[in-house]
Amino acid sequence: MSQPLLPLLSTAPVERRDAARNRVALLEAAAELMGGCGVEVLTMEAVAAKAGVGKGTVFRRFGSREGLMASLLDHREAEWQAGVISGPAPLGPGAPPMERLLAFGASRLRLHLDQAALIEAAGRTWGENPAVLGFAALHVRILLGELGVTGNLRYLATALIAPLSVPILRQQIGHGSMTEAEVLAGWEELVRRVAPQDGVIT
Amino acid sequence: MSQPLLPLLSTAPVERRDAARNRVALLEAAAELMGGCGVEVLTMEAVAAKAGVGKGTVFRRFGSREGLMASLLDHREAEWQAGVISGPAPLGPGAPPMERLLAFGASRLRLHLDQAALIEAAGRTWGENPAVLGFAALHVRILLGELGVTGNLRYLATALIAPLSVPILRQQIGHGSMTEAEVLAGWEELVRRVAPQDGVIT
DNA sequence: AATGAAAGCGGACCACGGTCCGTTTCAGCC
DNA sequence: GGCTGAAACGGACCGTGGTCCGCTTTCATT
Repeated sequence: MSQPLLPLLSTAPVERRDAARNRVALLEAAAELMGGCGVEVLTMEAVAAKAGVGKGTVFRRFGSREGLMASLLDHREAEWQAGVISGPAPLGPGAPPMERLLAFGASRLRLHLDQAALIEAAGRTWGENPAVLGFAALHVRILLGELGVTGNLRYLATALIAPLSVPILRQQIGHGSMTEAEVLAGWEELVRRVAPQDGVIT
Repeated sequence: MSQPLLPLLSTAPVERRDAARNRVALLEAAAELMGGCGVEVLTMEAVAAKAGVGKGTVFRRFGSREGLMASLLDHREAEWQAGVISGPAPLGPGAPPMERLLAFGASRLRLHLDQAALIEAAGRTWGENPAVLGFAALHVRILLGELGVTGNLRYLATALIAPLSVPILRQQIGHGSMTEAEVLAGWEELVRRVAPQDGVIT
């Protein structure tokens, strides 16, 4: 009974106890190590030592340093996705599409700024994960559809998400000397042009 | 008297001969090493050896591996910027703003795809260089102005450039299975929504 | 030409990401 | 419980990015 009733599609060949124990130990060690400091303290050896395992184990679990960073991001991302799928409006369902879209942008902006260092450290492992960018793109695409926007929604969705990426945000807030509020206002302006509510442009 | 008559603003304290010789030798060595192969062959030690200098010299010149990559990109970027400033239309001056803007997108897209590996290897050193993103943003901003677009042009400009960034392009072309032409068409659609031309051009 | 000082050079050295393989631990089965 | 194969472990090992400091080169001045 410890297994799900429908393991037919289960691609995971059951994780061994020690492996599971070590995974959570490693994640906890990493989180604790990073408390207060930057990501640069997250040395693979340091994490391994803190968790009381060998260095090879860390690589076995997470594949690479980037993989470890991505795993650290997974928790928050999962929470965020849950908020989108079934959380309170306006981020979650129940609000009009445009409100949800704007809430999406604000929420995603916040998330990216909060986790900027980790996201950069995770590199492609995070950025190219379809479960991350793909989810956001799909969500925006659906909202655009609900708004009655016509055209290449797939492209427009990624185009709306692109300016929320960490490098762009740092460029705007760091070098461009914009405030977070100004960036958000700019994004909302962009959204209103892409998805005009008063009559639709072909 | 060997100094310029008005060195007041000169921030470059004159480069020594050997330094200049080594710089070009290193850049040539790097370019030659990369011929045909990927960026991963560009080891700092390999480049140094090929150029016949010590490893320390490479770091002195370029600061880091990312810095070396950025320097390798500089040539192409300078050519491209020259093309925008004074090259033939429609990328250069002379064409209507919308044509120039679309030419900008197509050209930038090409450039980014061509140099994708190098750009990624250069990391922040390239991506956060104001002379790169800043130039493109300023150009787009000016074109938007000429098109009569109102609003926060500074933000809209960066928002139009964001979806042309390498990570987004690879997401679309790699995972999203779009073609380069489809991406370009999508971008043009985005542009037309941000800069609607009331009853003009197709 | 001699000289002095500053800029440049080079390669030994260090830290960290990543690999490898002999050893240990787990879990399913008798 | 004892066996067995497979999965996981651990830490020695390697390559590469990056630093450091004593030595060399350049160049302006005399």
